[in-house]
Amino acid sequence: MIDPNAACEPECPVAEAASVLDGKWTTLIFRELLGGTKRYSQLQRAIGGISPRMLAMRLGDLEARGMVDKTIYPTVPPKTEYTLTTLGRSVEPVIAAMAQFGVQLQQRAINPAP
Amino acid sequence: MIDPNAACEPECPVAEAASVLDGKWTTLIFRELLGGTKRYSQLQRAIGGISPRMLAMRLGDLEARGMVDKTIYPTVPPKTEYTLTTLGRSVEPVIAAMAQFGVQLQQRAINPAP
DNA sequence: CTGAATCCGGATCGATACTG
DNA sequence: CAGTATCGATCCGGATTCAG
Repeated sequence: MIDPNAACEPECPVAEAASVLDGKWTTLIFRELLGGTKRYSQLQRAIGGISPRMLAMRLGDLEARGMVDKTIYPTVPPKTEYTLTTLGRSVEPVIAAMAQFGVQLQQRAINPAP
Repeated sequence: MIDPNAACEPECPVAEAASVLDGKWTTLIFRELLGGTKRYSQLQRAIGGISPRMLAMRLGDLEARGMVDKTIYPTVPPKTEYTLTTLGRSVEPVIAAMAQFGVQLQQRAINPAP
């Protein structure tokens, strides 16, 4: 995890952002949630290979940071929905930029440097 | 607005990008290098609290991934310069988006949710 | 279905000391 | 100046199990 107070005056927004995006699965969770409200099991299926533990942990983090709203329906069987808050949706440019950058990486991988 | 799902076939570029940006100090190193060529000690000073070990490790990674060019001047005292490659400079939109997002985080921290 | 609890291995990180 | 070597701490994350 990045210390947001690392030598950047007054406090580096890049480090701040990185601390929110940090964690192995966080960006992928954002990627899914940017597509709209999702249920727990939907997220688990959409993100290949994440364990229930990590999914719950990341979602808990994001909720605590005010990035995600959690709605519980006390039905049987239980149902929980996760939605990005306004603040959470403001990561969209970041994910979009990452997607574009990722595409460049893949193109370069196919057609190596001159 | 992006369509995250459409962007994720066959291999997710977002995950690809995340793997490059991964690591505690990576984004901060990019942040510095986007400002132009830097020497080892300049980076160490600009990024508060990074140990020589971690700095060397991350720079090695980035060089191996083709994001950074390393130039050694066999002078006395020794001098080494690190510069982003063309591919490396293509992360700029990502860092820029992160900076903007970080600013929103800070504003929200000062002026809490409605 | 939606998680919380437990255990555990390996990756990651920091501090320090040392070299060319 | 620009790193490498070594050690130890921690923390992340995976597998599994179980509960509401």
